[in-house]
Amino acid sequence: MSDWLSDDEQRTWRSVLRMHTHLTTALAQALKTDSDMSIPDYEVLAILSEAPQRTLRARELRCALMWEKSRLAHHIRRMEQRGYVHRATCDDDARAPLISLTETGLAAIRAAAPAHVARVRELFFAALTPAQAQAMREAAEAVLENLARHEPEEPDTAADAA
Amino acid sequence: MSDWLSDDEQRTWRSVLRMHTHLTTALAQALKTDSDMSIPDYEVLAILSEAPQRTLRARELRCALMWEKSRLAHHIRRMEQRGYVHRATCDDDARAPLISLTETGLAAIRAAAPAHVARVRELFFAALTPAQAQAMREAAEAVLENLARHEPEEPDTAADAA
DNA sequence: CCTCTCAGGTTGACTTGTCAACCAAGGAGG
DNA sequence: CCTCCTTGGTTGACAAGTCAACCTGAGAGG
Repeated sequence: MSDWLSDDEQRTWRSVLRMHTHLTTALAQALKTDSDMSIPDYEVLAILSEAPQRTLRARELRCALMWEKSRLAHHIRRMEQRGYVHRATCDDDARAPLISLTETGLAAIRAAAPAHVARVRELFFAALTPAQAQAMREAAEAVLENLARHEPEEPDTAADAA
Repeated sequence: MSDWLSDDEQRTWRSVLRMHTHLTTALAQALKTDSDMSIPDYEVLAILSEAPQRTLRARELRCALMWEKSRLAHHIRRMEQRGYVHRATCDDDARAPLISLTETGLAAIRAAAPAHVARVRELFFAALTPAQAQAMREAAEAVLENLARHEPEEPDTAADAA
């Protein structure tokens, strides 16, 4: 456990970060020019479009996206202004607004999806053999499990190692 | 080539995205609380600290970071205000400013590095077997090569597939 | 009932990144 | 030399995300 990463680790770590940066940059630009929306826009629309009645409570949407509550509030406000979603108060619980997809929003996601999916395939999956994709998934899931073990707990044990 | 990702692809894709989001969030928070700096701050300091004379031309720094020029200009201005870096005009070419690390900046990166590196190990590498880390690297590099083939070229061939 | 607490959302101020317009110095061609 | 073009940086306006403070309705305990 030295103070720095080994050359091997360094190279791995930097490749992983760069892969993500380049991929999302390319996808974001394509989505912007093709469909005039951002990746977060797309994610919101995709999730809502799969929900029953194409409607979710703010809290459910937040959990699905794993966003902060303020981020969702800001984003939904902007998307409402653009006509993609609609906000309504819920009968059961007056605190929890119901977010639903408008016809405009549904049309937008349907128009955007094919090209976006094609690009994910082209830029990401096409670069990998099935075995590599499999390995990538297993590794990513392992990291996520590891993070889940660390995040909810006290970060003291982590600080010790540093 | 359907209009949507298969379940397998979907799961892989989402895991990869989530891995990155969670990792960087955790690292950013730790870096913020431990050393009061952001990940971009850290990257700038790390690169400058390894340069000869701990100094680089703006252009070289930009290429190393792969940032936009305006992003670098803004970021350097902020870091200069905080005393981490210093800007000087170069004798050879009056356009290209030289960015150098100050003593404060050097002290900051030296103080921050051990804990940051330990966290990368703990949150990322500790979750993976050596074989998985290796697979991750190869896959990431394959995706980067694939992106390099697509980015510089005309995106028309890509649009056809969509 | 009445109050107290708290979960769930909203808002505003601030930070960071992007885009487009601009500026300034170097170098090529007449 | 003088003009023009190109490269490299800066600036300002804007979009997006985070944090902290705040508001509001639901439910528990007296």
